[in-house]
Amino acid sequence: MHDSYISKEVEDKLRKLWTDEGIYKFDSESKKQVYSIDTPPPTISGLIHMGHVFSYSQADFVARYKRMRGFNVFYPFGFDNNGLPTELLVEKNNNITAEKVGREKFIELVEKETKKYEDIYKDVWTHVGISVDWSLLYSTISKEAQITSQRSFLELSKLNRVYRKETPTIWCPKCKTAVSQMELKDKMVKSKFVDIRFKDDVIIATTRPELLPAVVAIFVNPNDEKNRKHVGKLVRVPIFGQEVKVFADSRVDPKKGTGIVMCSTFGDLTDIEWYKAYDLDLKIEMDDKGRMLNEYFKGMSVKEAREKITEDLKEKGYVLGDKSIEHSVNSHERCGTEVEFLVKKQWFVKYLDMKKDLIDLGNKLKWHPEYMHVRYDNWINGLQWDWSISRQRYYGIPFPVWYCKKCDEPVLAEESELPVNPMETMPKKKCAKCGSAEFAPEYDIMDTWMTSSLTPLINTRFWLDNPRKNVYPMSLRPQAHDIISFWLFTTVVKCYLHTGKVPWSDVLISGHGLDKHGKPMHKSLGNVVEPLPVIEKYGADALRHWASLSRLGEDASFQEKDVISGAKLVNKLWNVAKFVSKNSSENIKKSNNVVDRWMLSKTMELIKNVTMEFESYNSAGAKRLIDEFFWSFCDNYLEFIKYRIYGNGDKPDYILSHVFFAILKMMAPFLPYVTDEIYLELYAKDEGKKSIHVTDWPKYEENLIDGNSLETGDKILRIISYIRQWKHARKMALNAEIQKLEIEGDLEDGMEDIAGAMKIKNVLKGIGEEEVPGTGIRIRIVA
RNA sequence: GGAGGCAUAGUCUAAUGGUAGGACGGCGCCUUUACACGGCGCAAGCCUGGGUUCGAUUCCCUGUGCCUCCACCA
Repeated sequence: MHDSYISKEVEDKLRKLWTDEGIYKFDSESKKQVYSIDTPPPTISGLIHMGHVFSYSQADFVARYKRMRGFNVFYPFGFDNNGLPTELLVEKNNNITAEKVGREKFIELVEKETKKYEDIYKDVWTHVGISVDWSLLYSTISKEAQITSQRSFLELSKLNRVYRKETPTIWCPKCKTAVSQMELKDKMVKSKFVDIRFKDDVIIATTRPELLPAVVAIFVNPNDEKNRKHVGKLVRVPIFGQEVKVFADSRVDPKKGTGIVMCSTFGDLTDIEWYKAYDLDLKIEMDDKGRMLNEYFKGMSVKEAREKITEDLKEKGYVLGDKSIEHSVNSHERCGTEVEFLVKKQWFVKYLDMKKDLIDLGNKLKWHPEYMHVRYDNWINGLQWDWSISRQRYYGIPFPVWYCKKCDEPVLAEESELPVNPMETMPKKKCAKCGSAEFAPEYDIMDTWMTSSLTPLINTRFWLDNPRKNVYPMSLRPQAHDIISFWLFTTVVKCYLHTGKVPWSDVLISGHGLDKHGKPMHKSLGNVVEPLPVIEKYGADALRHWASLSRLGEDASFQEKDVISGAKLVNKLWNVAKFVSKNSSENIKKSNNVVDRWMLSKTMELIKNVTMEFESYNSAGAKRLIDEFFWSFCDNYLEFIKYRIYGNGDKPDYILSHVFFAILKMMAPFLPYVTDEIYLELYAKDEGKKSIHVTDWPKYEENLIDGNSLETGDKILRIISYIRQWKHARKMALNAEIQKLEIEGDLEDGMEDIAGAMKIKNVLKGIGEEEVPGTGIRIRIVA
């Protein structure tokens, strides 16, 4: 074996070997039980950082463990290139807009561009040692994903789970599209809170006086002593003159403004809630571009209209005062425009009636950690609207739908036509309702969650040629906690509707990888740590060591010192391997030595405990046990056996090699490179496997546990530690010779081992002077 | 505003109903044939207040601080 371990060389070599030998390949012919993982497809946005390494490593620990437990592991990878971040990236890199080049062409460009990033991403993931089978790669804009999404829509339609309805929608007047809640960001703006007198004692403070023509009701809090007398009365709106009713609703904050709120259709989300809850009139006072419709200020922008109406109100004496405020408003993250609420026809997935089922489904999942389950339940209990799935965006997967030009009846595509772009293809049939053959395409596209919610079905090729058997329901969904309410939730909804089953048996929720101060990594904060330079410097195993330290579900800050510890651990493993390689033999006789039996017993206990931790998805716990054991193995056991190796005692070769092999295997999911390199050097020849990652997990043999040796070993360790302190107090080297050790008390075995480890010429039963704490044994040391 | 998580030496963290283990850093000793990228040792810590208990860092409540998600922002 080489004197020192050079991570870069070994990693380059092993990456190639793993690929060439297909170590991580899913075997579709195998009869072995499948363990399938619904890997999160990272967004193609041009950036990978330690946060990704952190969460993907945690899933990889599980994958590698399961592989060694004999499962046929289905571990795919995907790229999410169907969404705004990718769209923006591709537009920027090519200096184009999706709309100008056309959808088909743009998707081609995305796929080309994605390929570049795929190569970069794949390079990082393979360097990190994520053991996915790259032949299972998918992308969320691919033809397969399009077929799956569109088919899903058709199926939901058969189930009467989709409907189209005119409803208030978050709208960007500049981009002229509906936007999802996720595409909004808060923006602080300066604004004026104007007090407007409707009636003598009905004064309303508003920042949106231009919405007066759209006012349809007035609200006060039911507990508001001062204002509740107005409830049920009719009040006339200044200038526009419509009479509206006053309602009581707890959503009104009596302390804010005057405690009286006007409700217009629509100023904000509360207005929409009230509109729905009280069945209010609908007054559309704004067009797609954010221009006012009312004759009073027709064609003006929101801002112009606001100025004009404020002036007029002042002139006519309706304004009692105003106050400058700064408040946050929702704006479109892409262009910064303040969003409005317009009434538009949108497609919805109906699921509000499924709340109880969805809660039940959540109960069927095994959540790791368990407390993450609450977030899922909370989300469902708080749902107020069905899932709006249409977007008036350009880039994405189209709805497989046309509308009859005569009667507006929707016509759905045939399954055999998928994927279909209704803007380019027309239906081959006539309108079922009126017989017309003239159709207009649906121009909207589907929300990206419509596609990403289908990853288990994309993975299993549910509606595609050559569907994969035994993959679904999948075994594991690993993901971070921030998207429980989106990705996890929507996947449960869709997979349940399509398959009647919950899509996985276990859910593994990881935290975020943060910078060293505990802040999220963001390009704009300049705190992004990229994985490859760290791998270059310390090795991939060292980096994975960092990822293996924190408790499941907890965020972890990136500490370089933890990577350094990892590098030291790797180095230590290598050095022990050298020691083992020099001192191993074919000798497999059972040892009667108490220290050997102690070591073997401890190893069995370790296997049992580590396995238990892995089975409960606590890989950090497993890693801790192994690390602790390994360091003790080095510092104690190896010191105990050297005298026998270098002297004439019973050679402990077999135990040494056997125990180290068990440690190595249990380390393998975490440190795949160094463990495999050592395996190939030391053990592969006997076992005949091509990689440690396809060997069997160490076997727990209860009959090897010897209670007596465990007790004795513990005592011996305490005595050793005591003698070490004794030597230290005399500034002696640890290997300095001691003449004599007298032991008084209950210790039958291990005298020779103490003598050997501590270089004591003569260890004998005798009269002790000092008690070794925790042993009940007294000793006397004679220098 | 709602929900959830976290709070342990200078820093990062672990376990635990009977006063705490590790890592980095600090100090000191040891060039021992796997390893000085090492070994051994020393100093240094349980956020505030209340409750349950013979006893709480651990369980419960409260406050405070940090983080995440959701909602609001008339």
